[in-house]
Amino acid sequence: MTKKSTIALVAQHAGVSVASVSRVLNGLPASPAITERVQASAAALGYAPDASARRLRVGRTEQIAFAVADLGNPVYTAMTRTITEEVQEGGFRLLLASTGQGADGPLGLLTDLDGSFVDGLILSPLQVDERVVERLRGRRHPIVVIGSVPDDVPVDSVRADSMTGVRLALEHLVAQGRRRIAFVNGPVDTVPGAARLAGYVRGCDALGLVTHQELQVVADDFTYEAGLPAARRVLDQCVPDAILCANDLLGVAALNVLRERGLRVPEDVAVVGMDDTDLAGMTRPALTSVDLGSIERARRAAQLLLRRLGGFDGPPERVVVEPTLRVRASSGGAA
Amino acid sequence: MTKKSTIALVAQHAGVSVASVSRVLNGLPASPAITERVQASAAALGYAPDASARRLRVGRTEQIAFAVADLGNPVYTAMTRTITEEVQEGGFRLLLASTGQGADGPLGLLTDLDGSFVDGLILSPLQVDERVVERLRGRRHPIVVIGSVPDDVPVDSVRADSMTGVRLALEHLVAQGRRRIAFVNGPVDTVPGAARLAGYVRGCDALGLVTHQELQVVADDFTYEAGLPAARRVLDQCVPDAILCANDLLGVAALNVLRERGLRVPEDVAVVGMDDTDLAGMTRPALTSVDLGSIERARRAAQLLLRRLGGFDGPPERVVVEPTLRVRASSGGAA
DNA sequence: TGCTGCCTCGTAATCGATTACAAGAACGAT
DNA sequence: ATCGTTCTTGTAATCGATTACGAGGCAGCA
Repeated sequence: MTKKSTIALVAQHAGVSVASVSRVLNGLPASPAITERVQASAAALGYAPDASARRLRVGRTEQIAFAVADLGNPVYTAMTRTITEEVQEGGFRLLLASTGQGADGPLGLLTDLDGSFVDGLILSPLQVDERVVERLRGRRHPIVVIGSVPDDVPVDSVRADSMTGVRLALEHLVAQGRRRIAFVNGPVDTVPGAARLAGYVRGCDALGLVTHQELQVVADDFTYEAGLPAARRVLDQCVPDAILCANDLLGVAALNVLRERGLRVPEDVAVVGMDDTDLAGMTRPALTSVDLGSIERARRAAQLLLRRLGGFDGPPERVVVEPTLRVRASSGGAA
Repeated sequence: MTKKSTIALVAQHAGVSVASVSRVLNGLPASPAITERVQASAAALGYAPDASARRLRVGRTEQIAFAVADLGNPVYTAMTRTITEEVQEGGFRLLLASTGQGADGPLGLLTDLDGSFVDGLILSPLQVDERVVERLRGRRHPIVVIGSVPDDVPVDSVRADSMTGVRLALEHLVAQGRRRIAFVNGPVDTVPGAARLAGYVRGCDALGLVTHQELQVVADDFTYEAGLPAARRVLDQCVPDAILCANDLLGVAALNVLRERGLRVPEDVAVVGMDDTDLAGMTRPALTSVDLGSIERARRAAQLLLRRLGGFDGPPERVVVEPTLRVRASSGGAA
């Protein structure tokens, strides 16, 4: 391993002062003679400025963190990809922080954040409790939350309109003649779980649909594995003509359980997922899914953060991204 | 936003010297009286040590980077998840660097790396050219490569045994009575593409199978979208009784194209994927897949890096992870 | 020639934490 | 009481880069 070279070594090698080296390397005015000597020496020594020293002086790490609960969910993968591109364009590196389930993950992260290892944070928490909110208030760096935050917490946020999203799905299913629409949700003590449940209940009310308890089931997680027993449970309890699932992983699980029970999709039971991930296009029948604008949310979140880091100091933004329905074969509505 | 508090402020608040504050906070010996005062002051001021300053002094960032070509591929997602867990356990944060396709991605990253924004790097390159190798030689930090590197490059590496993996798949298919086995590969100018092609050719030779050009097709990418036209092309060219795919995304594409052509899986054509990602269990029929030990490779890579960071200074390790075949319905071999 | 003004370049302060070193306190042994 | 040992605590150097400030050189102008 080659050993590290510092600005002092370059200065010595070039026979100039450290200040001149720094100036040349940062494009500040310097005479052609010095410029050339410094550049030659820097190249010869393979010099690369020390990120920590630089940051200590100028106050910027040029790093942004993205905190996500479960990378296994393709919707977060897609978001991560978008955010990576967006922040790299802005000249920042992306740090991926895995918070895991529960509210303790973000909490530890927010504490660490005070150590200034990043300039800003994009937080997509599954759960938010009082302690998290408190830390968001006392933050020292710009934070953008993907999801809902109480109105009085002064951070930018970008959220999906799950309520409308669920409504779109229900209306579509009703238009296909479905009336007994079951709902496979994820944990309701999470932000998305709660929002989607509320959307289902209100949407059914508005459309005059029944919402018996037997039509509703809660999976232990927003995962495929948790979706299988959940889908089986709902079919044991009732005979729906459609199943709405709180995300695509649960949707795929429902598709497979229906097949295992000998029920045809969409003839006997229609299925609709949410998030419109890549997965939706891969299943057969392809899964109709509500696009909650995850890519768009990721992009907007990144942009909001970059704007704050650029010095913008206005009041907190509250962005709501509108959902759209992506109809595929699993709901029988496709051409 | 609360403003930053430094060790000096804490010292002033507690009425002690900065050295004492540092000592208390780092658990070095100090009298109970001082310990208590410092802890109280630190808590009162919400003090958190500055990561850059600390790193500048002690020489550690406590960050590790994982460089990956395409996060959209579930195999990398799974690896990322494993590595995240592993390095967090070791007290490091994970930085995700997206290199994109081609050899230029890793190149820029390896240059940046000299800036010491991380203590070490796990690199999973799709392509490796001479320039990359050269940089690996002149590196200033421990690097672990997931994939193959020339023998004389002094870095730890963990690679899959694609050759054997492909062989396992071929043997399994032959045991199922298949003889005309087509191969849908990804780009052959990538490390995995080349390895899998070599495995296919040698495996077919050894098993006495035909390897006409019409049986082989190369997708533009290791993606689902690229897999669809590739699978169509191979079916236009020949009538195989099995299709081996270089990864699960291509495998799922093949499954869907076969269905679109009215061919039954596995009765008419068997399909086998590689990587054994979560996806394989979600399709119907479920996709038989060669587990190239991605999780294991990720874990080993993280452990090797952590060991180097712990001061280990032995000769470069070369770990090869053995593949296993995960038989599911798509190859007709399941119970 | 002498003065002003600009331009270039070097010296040294600075960011915040860690830590080597030394000074002082406390205590025990003689 | 005196000396030495140990323990605690503070002062100051240090990591590497950026940058304020000042010194010196050079050109332009009277």
